Amino acid sequence: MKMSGGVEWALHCAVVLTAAERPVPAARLAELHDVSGSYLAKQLQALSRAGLIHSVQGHAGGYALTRPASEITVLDVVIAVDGPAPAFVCTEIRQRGPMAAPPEICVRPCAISRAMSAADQAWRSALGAVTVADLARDVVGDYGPPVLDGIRGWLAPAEE
Amino acid sequence: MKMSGGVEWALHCAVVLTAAERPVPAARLAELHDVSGSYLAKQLQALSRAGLIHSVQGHAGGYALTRPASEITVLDVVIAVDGPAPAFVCTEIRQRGPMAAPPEICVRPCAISRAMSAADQAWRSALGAVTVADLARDVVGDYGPPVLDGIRGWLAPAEE
DNA sequence: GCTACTCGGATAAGTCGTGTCCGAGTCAAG
DNA sequence: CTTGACTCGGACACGACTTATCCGAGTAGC
Repeated sequence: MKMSGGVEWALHCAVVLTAAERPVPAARLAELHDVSGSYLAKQLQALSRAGLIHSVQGHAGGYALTRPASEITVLDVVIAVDGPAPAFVCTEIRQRGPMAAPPEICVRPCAISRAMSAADQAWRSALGAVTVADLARDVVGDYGPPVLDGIRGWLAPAEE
Repeated sequence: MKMSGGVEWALHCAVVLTAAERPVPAARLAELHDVSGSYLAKQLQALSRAGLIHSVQGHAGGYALTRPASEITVLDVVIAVDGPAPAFVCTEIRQRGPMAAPPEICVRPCAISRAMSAADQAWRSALGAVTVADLARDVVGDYGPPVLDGIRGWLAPAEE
């Protein structure tokens, strides 16, 4: 029961991209967070495939959000990076062994699967209720507006 | 983001143990579900360590629930088998890189960590609201009372 | 006292996440 | 228009964890 560590990186990158109006290269994002650039690229590719960010190639290329941050939920990022499959997968072991239940009765998922699915839905609902814009607003509330401005300034120039 | 597959086995075993008044050996539970006995033993050991079931050694030994099924939640089983750690672990990357936040500001978890923790709490709350007794009752409702009686009868004798 | 049966922890194989690399494509400048 | 350099994208090793298995310690009954 462990989530991919890349989710954290992807979420931080999404919040940072909120403050940048120009495309930001993956290498710059990696330097900002002091993480492996090669691996962060993998997560950004996943976000790109999911349509959350779009890539611009060439000299002044990089990544940028495709839609307003208020329309990107945390759940979207988690699904893009970690995959859409639920944590619990029912193996249907009720249909195995000497006391196997006949298939015609198993039209509904078993009680265990139902309980797990309900919990999974609650989890997804909680993540779907928070947008990247909410995260950015909370960051400003925690550290003050200068933080995002500083990041915006750090991203803009071509400094080392 | 994948849960240990042993959780499913452990939950089924917990429901089965609801119907048995005498200790049931791990090998018999494995045969009933047609799964690897050696590996199922591992999950049962985890449940034993967590205090959910107690083991009886010797000739007529096996496993039995320590308390009423109505006092054992699904969350208890999940934690026992899959571990108590939450799915998301914050690496505190906000304190790294050129724009690192000073430690004195980071008294509270970051916004991302808070959102993840809230979702995790919702998930745990949903799992904690369902007990093993509820699962057993749902099973009876799905397949009828004869099912548990059949399992009880299958567990009792020393048949091959 | 002995036998047989049970759990418990320590021990290998497989699978997935982690981390890295180089090539194809593209935009900007000269 | 040519050149150049910078960008992403997918393919390639490494490592950690889950999965699966085994044998020894302990215990109840005969």
